[in-house]
Amino acid sequence: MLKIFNTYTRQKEEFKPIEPGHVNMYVCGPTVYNYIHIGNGRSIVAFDTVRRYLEYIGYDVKFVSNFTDVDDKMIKEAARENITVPEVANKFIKAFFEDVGQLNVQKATVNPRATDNIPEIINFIKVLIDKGYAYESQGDVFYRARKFKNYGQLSKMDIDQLVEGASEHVGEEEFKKKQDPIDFALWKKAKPGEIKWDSPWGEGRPGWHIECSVMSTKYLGNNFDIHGGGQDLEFPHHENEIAQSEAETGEKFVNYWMHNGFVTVENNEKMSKSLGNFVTVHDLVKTTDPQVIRFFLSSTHYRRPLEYSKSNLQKAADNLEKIKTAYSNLEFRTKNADGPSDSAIKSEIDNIVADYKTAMDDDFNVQNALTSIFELVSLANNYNSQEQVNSDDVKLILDTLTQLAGILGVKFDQKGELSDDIQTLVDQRDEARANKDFATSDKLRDQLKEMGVILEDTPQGTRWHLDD
RNA sequence: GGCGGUAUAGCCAAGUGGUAAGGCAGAGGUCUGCAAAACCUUCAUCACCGGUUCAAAUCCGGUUACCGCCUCCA
Repeated sequence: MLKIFNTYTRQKEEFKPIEPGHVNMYVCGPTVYNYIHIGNGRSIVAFDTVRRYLEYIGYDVKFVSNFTDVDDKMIKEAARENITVPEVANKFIKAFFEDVGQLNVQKATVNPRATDNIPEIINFIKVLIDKGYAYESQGDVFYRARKFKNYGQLSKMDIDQLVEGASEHVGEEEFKKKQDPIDFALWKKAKPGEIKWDSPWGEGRPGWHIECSVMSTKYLGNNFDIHGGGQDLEFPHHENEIAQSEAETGEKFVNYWMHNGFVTVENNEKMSKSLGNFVTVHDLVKTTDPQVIRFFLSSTHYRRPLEYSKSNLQKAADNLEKIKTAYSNLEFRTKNADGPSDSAIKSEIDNIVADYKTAMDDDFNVQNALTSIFELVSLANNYNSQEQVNSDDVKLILDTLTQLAGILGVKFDQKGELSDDIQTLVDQRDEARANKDFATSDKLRDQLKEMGVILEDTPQGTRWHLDD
């Protein structure tokens, strides 16, 4: 039984989908004015793992994640580069797909863009105005937060405390336009020269929060199962989404709210664009195996903070290496696996898989799931040390490992064939070794190592793998 | 100031009442022509103080430290 920690109730709750066998989920995507950094990557990876696990246990998942492709930062970036806002968006959306592809993230069912949904957004705002939840003020439209009785429920914020806070930060001009400091913008009047769309309130563009309400309900219905995002979106973004959506539809918006923790740098400081202490995925993949980055981002429970550091990245690399080595070492036996089948293997694997599921069912406890994976690694290594192995057993172990680790985004690459030239060197070394000409064989091994091919001698023959 | 989170070995980290999972690193050993890989053994009393209990890392009260949100940010 899957349990999910619901931010709204601050409790782990049994997961019950609205429609049996189906899950509709929405995850807030990036504002595409820059490359994503590994903090963004973490959120994307965390929810990719959630999705993969849901699919693994049999759900058909509809996964929607948006691109915010118009806002102040987009406009600023366009001006800085002297290109248009859509050009900025296209550039970084392209980069986004490249980056998350490297991280082995599955494509969303739909990736809607705010600017492709302007008519829907305008209609949505109209309804809010009609219902008295929003008002126009000098070309802007604001949401009347205090009118929504549950405002603050998700983040457990007290509305009157917010007033104090808000009054200190909201700019003088905006403050004057608002009826209440906690009100937030649904539509922003265009300043001269800015990107704009026609609307009943004049030329302008949508506010940030409204797009997610519009696009999530458009693709997933008024009430859907899971909504995810970083903890920094809890307030005000998700709070505002609830207020907008529930006021518009009159229905409960989201059943389970999930929020991932931050990636931190030294001193547990949050990695963020505004602090400037970030590392982009785009840059990191130049020096670090993308699979290591994925594994690093996957291997801590999604709600916990994750410290980005060289040594933690290296640890992820070591752990991943151990899993992959076990896989490829056992795969090496496939060629000669005509021993008798061992019935104990199946039941041991069943136990490991059951433990793995228990772990993941507990709010996606990947640490315990990893423990199960390492048990499977141990099983693989121990089995591998037997003189004879059975092809069905080997296949079962490899397939199970592929499946369980795959949920965390681990891929086991197919090993190709060595080129003829290199294979000849390997054969020559084998011959030298057979003749106990160790001087020659070691020389050849060193030579191959320089070429990036590592040899290992086993009772079943010479095993090779490529140096990273 | 308000709200929320975290504190377990050198590091990452599981564990919500019965006497500390797992991984990395370290130490010792087995195997190996050597090496690699693997395997075996070994390595903590859980931030601090007080309380409840036969029994607490786990419950209650207090203290300290760090972090986040309240303003754009996954």
